Amino acid sequence: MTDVQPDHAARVAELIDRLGRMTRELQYVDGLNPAQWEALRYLNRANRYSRTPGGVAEFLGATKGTISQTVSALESKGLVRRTPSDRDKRVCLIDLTEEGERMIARDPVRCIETIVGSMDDRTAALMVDGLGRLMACLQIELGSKPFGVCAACCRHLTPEAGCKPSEATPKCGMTGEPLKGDAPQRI
Amino acid sequence: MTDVQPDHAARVAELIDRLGRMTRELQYVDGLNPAQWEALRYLNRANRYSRTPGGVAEFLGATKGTISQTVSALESKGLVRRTPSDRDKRVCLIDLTEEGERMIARDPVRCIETIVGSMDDRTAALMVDGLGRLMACLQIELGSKPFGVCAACCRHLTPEAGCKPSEATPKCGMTGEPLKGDAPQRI
DNA sequence: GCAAATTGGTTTCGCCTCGATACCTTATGC
DNA sequence: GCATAAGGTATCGAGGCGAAACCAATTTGC
Repeated sequence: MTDVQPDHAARVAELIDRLGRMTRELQYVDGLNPAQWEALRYLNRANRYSRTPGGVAEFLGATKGTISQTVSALESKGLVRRTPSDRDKRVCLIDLTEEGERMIARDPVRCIETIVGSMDDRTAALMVDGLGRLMACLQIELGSKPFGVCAACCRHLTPEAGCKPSEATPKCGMTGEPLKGDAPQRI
Repeated sequence: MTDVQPDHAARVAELIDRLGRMTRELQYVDGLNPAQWEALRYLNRANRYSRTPGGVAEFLGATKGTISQTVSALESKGLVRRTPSDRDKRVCLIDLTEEGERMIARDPVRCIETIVGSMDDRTAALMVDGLGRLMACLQIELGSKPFGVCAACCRHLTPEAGCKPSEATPKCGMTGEPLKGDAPQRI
């Protein structure tokens, strides 16, 4: 145990765990499941060149086959529309329909936003900071499972958090923000 | 939109969402799935009177049938042992085996603990606070789906966060800490 | 005391999600 | 032009999970 703050650390871990479960639970609503909500959210925010099945698959860390099903489900619900690209006839662009826009406006995780919005500014800011660092480290941790560890990522984070350098990996920014502009933890 | 801090709120919501997914991903390890890890964690920490299938089901918000399967899976892996209670022959006590103890020592969400442990104290404390309030509100939100809203819970939280009072519900502390002593949001 | 109702657990069934694989179509390299 | 790669889709199978039926034991009401 190298915990500096065992109480806080343990409680944060537990809270993250349970928040994840509750957030997941929260998304079984309006006939969609969490994966479908996540895809819809991504499609709503990604730019035109990333709104493809492959883009969704990369962002969500799922296989193309799985995403194809998810997109089909969204399409059959009328929330999304596939249009073949004219630049590359293999790819298809995915757009939200008007109904999809209406649906995303009722995104259940938006209630997290409102709750956080009711907190004071400093707490929210520190939470963004803490959670962001946590996620960056977790990203490294997850990325290190299948292949090596990205040493470059570790530098501007907390190198002591079980992050042992090894050869470079091409996937370190895999789950990073897609074209958001503000992705400081991108390499 | 009643957001006071739209930027922070939106980022926290996104971070929670993605952290949940990553935490989930993190738990597909050592031949267990997230539900099994969660049950194992609960069984490791619950007191003797809560270490029953029903206790797990209540805590995890799953049905008894599902939990029975999960416990069977854990038992078949040798991580857990069912012993019939002598006080009430209907219930069975669930204990971790030595192998289960070894397994829980390698809990993948422990890496969250170490990451948080490497942060400074104040950030960690504020995260505990913010996440705790977030979860309490979410609990209410989730609880309000199937049955009414517990007005009592709302009082010492943020009542403006979409929490409309109604008749009392007996499940408000349903997902609360099981016999931990420090459960301020318990009613 | 004893039936009726309740409670704790298990089993069975079916739906759904998801990854793996095979396959088709289109781009690209040489 | 043909081989190879890349984007998507269809199909299959495993596994998780809830619903419902079921069993055993306990409690309640009379």
